[in-house]
Amino acid sequence: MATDRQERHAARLLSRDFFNRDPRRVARQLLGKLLVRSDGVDRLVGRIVETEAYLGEDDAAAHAAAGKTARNAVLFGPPGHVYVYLIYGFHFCLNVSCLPEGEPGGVLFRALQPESGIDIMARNRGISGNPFQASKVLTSGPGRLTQAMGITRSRDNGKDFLSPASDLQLMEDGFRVRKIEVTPRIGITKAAEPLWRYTIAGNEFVSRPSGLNSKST
DNA sequence: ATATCGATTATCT
DNA sequence: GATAATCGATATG
Repeated sequence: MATDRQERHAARLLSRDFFNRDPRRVARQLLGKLLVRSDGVDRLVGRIVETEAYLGEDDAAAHAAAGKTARNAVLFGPPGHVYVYLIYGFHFCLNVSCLPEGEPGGVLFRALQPESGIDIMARNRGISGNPFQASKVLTSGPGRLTQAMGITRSRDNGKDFLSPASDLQLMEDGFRVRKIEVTPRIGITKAAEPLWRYTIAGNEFVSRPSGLNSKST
């Protein structure tokens, strides 16, 4: 029996309607779902444990706040598509578009729990040694998870997450989230107050515990 | 354990 | 020309 898998249901693609609604609702509902990268013969799978919602003109922290540009066009497009941007000159951040075409909105993926392909993720992250020992540093953070999954702007921006042919998909396998924690979003200066960050409570792979306690091992 | 800092570039003022 | 939805290394308690 596999040590790192529990058979639940066969994973299946999420629906378009899942993303055709308020990003805050999508961000919450995405917890526990799967991000799947099909990379030739390799299949990299991570379970979503941390997300943030970004709205349109009512959200000063959102890329879409000031209107449509070449960079943020995907956020204004149809729901369920890949929005990738480069931040601080170094790191890519992965988002999914929400709401119907014409209405901007998206969800930022902030952390995953590695499920399959951990050795490949470690290689992509340039980490040597036991990948399971290093697993907390593989995909815990928006820049880390894109590197682990091999996600870049040139490769992935604008793709459909929901196409059966896509090499980047969002799926569900029946996993149930017990408790969700809600906090302010991380790393922003404008609109820092709203509680639009969602995490699976107690999950080890969340990028930052949430406020009060951090813990030692 | 927390704090500070430097790296590097696309995008927008 | 300034800024940004970050990370990792270093310093210090």
